[in-house]
Amino acid sequence: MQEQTDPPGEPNPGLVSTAIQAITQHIRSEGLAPGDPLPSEAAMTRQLNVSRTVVREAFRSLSAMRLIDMSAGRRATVAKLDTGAMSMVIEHGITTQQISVQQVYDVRRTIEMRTVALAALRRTDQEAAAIAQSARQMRENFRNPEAVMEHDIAFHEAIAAASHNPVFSLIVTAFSGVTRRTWVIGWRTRSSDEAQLKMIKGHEDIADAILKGDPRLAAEHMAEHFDKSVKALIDAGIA
Amino acid sequence: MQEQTDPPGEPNPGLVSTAIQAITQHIRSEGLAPGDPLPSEAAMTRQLNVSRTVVREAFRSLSAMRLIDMSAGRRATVAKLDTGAMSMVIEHGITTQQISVQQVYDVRRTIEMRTVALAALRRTDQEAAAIAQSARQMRENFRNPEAVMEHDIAFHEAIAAASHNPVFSLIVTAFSGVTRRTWVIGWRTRSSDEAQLKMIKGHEDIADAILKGDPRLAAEHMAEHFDKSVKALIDAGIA
DNA sequence: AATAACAACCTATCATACAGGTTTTGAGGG
DNA sequence: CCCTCAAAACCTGTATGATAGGTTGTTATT
Repeated sequence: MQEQTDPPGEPNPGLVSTAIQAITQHIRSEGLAPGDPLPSEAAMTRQLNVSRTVVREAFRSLSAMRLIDMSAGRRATVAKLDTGAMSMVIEHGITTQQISVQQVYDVRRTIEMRTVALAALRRTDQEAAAIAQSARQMRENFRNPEAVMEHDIAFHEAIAAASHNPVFSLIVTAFSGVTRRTWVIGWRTRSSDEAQLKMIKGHEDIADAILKGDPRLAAEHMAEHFDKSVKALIDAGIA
Repeated sequence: MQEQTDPPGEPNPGLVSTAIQAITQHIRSEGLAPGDPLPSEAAMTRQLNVSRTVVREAFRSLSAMRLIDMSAGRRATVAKLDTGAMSMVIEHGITTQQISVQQVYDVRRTIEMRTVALAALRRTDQEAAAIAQSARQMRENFRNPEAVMEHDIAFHEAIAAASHNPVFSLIVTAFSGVTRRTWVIGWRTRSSDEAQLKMIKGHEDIADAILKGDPRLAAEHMAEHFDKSVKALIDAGIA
């Protein structure tokens, strides 16, 4: 097998890349939606005239990016929008010191100034309640930093969701991993109960502004929140 | 081989996922920088006590996300920050209709309002020149839409680069693919030469503001540019 | 008609083989 | 002693075949 060469346009992008393109192309041309099944590996093998090894590596790559879902016995399916790949890129940038935590916070500030304003304008009552509840749970679990952090993250993701723009959600969620790695540092610099409660109060102010539907006020509180967070990180010596 | 089971904590996330984690973990723990070599597939095979197939699929997955570089004969190396994976996620969202072009433009507007302001503050003279040159080339190739588009994209990426925050660059570049698919539509709605030249003038205004180091003016021109672009897309019926 | 065993299909993983690249090494010549 | 260059060692890319185990639809039994 494998005598019939592809049209000799490009020299060698590798068979796997070709297969990946073929699969994404298939999704596009068939107009597949999340949940729809893809061809089996065997079918793809025949169609592309390559070994199953190549097809498998292609599927696996798409699965790693969370563009498709795979599981044993079942055919692969088109995946719902997921932040998996983006998170890994950001994490990679951080661990290889190509980007700094502060740079990530700069971007977060830019984006969340917007999501919070949009949330104030577009939130449903249910979304406003979810946001407020995350803030409340931060206060309730006040003695458990781990829990405060998770509710903090959920708070920001809930705001992004209330912006009703999934691209914002995608980006904000992609940054959550970085937050998980640095959050405690910021928390520790707020050494007194008072300072910590003030930070939680900041979240409640944001939630209130969203509930009131006041985008300007919400953005103001968010800006303040980020300025303090960044300051905390800098004080702690995070580059 | 393969009798010695992993500590039976998790049931079965799949050997490949485990391998992927092992590799990223290796990068982290060894403090590898871009260009540094990773262990060979054979070495990884021994270390993880799995077949080469599994290790290969893990490497290939990371390569698809552009976290590592692979090429025949050479060992894989840690990759420089690249937008590959992010682009694919966005594209996937668009083709599966989970996000709309307009939503992407909303995010772009938010981000580029910021990058342009930062560029005005932080740009080097060389960066200002590169931005101005892209604008100039848009005008010079005015009769060739394809060329105008590429210079337009380069213009925005140059501004992101001049913000001196690679995360912004990453995101802006990730959106370029979407731009390539919709740009022409916007261009066509500017039916007269006059309207098209006005759009190019908008870019020159932005470049000037950056050169002058005026972040407020730069952001204003950028906002105007995006408002017109979005309007053009909506006029053309892009949801 | 409900259900349980089964067949067909599919993915997960392993082992092996061979065809090219790339790097290392070492022998021979200057 | 150093340079050169070709063989050797190592590495990735792809193909093939085999087995285990999960999923699903079908059929035979009750």
